[in-house]
Amino acid sequence: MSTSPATYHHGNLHDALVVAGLRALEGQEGKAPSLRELARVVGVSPTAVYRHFPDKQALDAALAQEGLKLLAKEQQTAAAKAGGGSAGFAETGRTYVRFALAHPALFRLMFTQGHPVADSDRPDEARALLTAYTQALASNPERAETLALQAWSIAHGIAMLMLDGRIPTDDALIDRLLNTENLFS
Amino acid sequence: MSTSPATYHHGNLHDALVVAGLRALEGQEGKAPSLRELARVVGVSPTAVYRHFPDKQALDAALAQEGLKLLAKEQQTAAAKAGGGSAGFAETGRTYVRFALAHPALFRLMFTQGHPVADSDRPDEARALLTAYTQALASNPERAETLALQAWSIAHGIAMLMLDGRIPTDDALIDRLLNTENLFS
DNA sequence: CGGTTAAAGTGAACGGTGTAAACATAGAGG
DNA sequence: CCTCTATGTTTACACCGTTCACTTTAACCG
Repeated sequence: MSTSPATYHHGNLHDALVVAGLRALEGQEGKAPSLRELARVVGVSPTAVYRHFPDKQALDAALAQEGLKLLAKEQQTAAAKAGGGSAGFAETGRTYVRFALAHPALFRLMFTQGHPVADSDRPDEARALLTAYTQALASNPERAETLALQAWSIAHGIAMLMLDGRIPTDDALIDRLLNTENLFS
Repeated sequence: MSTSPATYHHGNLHDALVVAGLRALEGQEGKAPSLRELARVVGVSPTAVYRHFPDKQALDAALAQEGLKLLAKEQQTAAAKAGGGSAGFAETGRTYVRFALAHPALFRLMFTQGHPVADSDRPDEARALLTAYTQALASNPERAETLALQAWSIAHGIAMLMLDGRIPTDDALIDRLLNTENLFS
């Protein structure tokens, strides 16, 4: 986010709303912020929002996109710190789940909201990172795609089940579940 | 569900609401039915609902529980038809994902709503089936638990990503992703 | 059989939501 | 300086979940 406070009150409401939205999503668990609440926080009337977003859903989409950027960044630094390669790839998955647990409401929003992603426009950075790693690690392109989707599914499943309280949010458990070498004993 | 229409209008509103709720969840995509809408369908005032459920959330919980029962039943018959064993276990996973795609709103509700499951009261039938299969297939109990959670995570991840439009809802893709033998080429 | 009582349903109301329509205001450009 | 357009505001509507006070109904029991 540019976070340019420049002229603020009269100025860039758009960014102010996104910032307020991200802040609110970090707040009390689970509850997604309402359009009116965000307008209140920013100090503006509810309908003013519609000058910058056609929908509540559009605002949510902006927040989700911001979340994806944030996730990709965390994954990249974590993978780099692990030295790349298969160790880096593994770190990517751990970071994915940890991100979900650290920002539950934002993570939910990133996937709950309408499915405009994976469309003609370029894929988000997180997904690009995923395909890059799998293509480097797999023997052939088709295996790479399968591996990518499988890895994504496992991480996403763990994240969701933990967020929904179906699985204890144990940090060691994350590692144990992500370690898929010889899945069958 | 007992579905006893017995005295109906004056009679068991409780079950009538659950039935209406399940029907509504099968209706137009994604949208969860509102309490008022369900009351309208059943032909009763909105506040009458509160004689049978303390909360909207309690109604949702009842619907979710019904959904879990339904899923468990489908999994059991599918596994039995496959002859049990590891083939039956695999069928369990496929059925899980297919169920999610066939009843998206219900499936979402089953997990979105508060996390009262996995508590002191006996686990739901679907989960019992999962642990039964994994304990029979794994070499030792700890491996069994890990296997159970991993299998669950993969299936759940696939289901969620497909529901959210992140992954094409291809039937062949489900099988490809669930086939985790030699995950790493 | 009849009367009491508790369960079950009603209506109005409150605060919340997203959104539309008509109106106001400021600030930039000619 | 005046105008026009971008950006706000006010009011209003239809929905939502929930509360409260009230009425009806049916069941139980003397």
